Amino acid sequence: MLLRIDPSSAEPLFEQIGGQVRALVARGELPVGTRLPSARDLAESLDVNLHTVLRAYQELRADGVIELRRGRGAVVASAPDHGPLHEAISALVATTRRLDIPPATAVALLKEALR
Amino acid sequence: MLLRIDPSSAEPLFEQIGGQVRALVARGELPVGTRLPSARDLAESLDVNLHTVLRAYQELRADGVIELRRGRGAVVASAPDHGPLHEAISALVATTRRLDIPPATAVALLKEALR
DNA sequence: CTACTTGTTAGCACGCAACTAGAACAAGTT
DNA sequence: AACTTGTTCTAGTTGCGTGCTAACAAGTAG
Repeated sequence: MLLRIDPSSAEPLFEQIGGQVRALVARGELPVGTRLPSARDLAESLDVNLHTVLRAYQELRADGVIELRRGRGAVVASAPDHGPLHEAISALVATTRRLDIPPATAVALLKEALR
Repeated sequence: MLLRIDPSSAEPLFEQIGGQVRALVARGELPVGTRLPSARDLAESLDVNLHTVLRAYQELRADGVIELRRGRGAVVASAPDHGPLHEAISALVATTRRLDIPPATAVALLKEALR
């Protein structure tokens, strides 16, 4: 699985991992039923601690993105209809760029609107 | 100014402050030229340290949201055309709710799309 | 039944970022 | 001249993120 982690980023590692998996699933690149790497494998390949990956996985499970079972590993549980989702995201990004809005502002607006 | 801070949140205080100001400005609730509370006043009213507010202000200035001058304080420098922005945000939020997508997933998608 | 895989839980340690506190300074306003 | 307000500096505390080790539980594979 292609995950790129930036150890020097201000964003926590477990959040980077979780965020990228969320994006992959929402984009349809990881269909329902797909098996994710085991926490130990992913931890090793990312050169990160087991707990860090596990924390990301737990968060993903809490939101129903994946299912976790001992012996079996992590499996994609549900994927949204990414068609309209991708459109809405693209439209927002386009507006953000056209109006030259700082990314942090766009994210802040979305966070508040979702609250 | 109506800012509500949650000291127990995982999101840093300076980020909460900055994010809320960004949202207020982008929504047009703080027109260009509006004077923000002085860092000391805001710090006191939020029961937070001066430096914490200052850090939020610095970040806002770095993105051109506000201007800072000694003696005068913080002034809203630029506000985007919030019409189309609000529409794009609303559309995304509507899609998110309709498809029952976790807020964290929507935010993760936006972050990646803006990168 | 046995061996292996994998998530679950627990305890401990370390470093860094966030936050706080106090103080002095610089530039602008009144 | 007095006051306001951002800027800078130093220093301390705290909590979170991360790492390390280890044992355990539940499922899978042979």
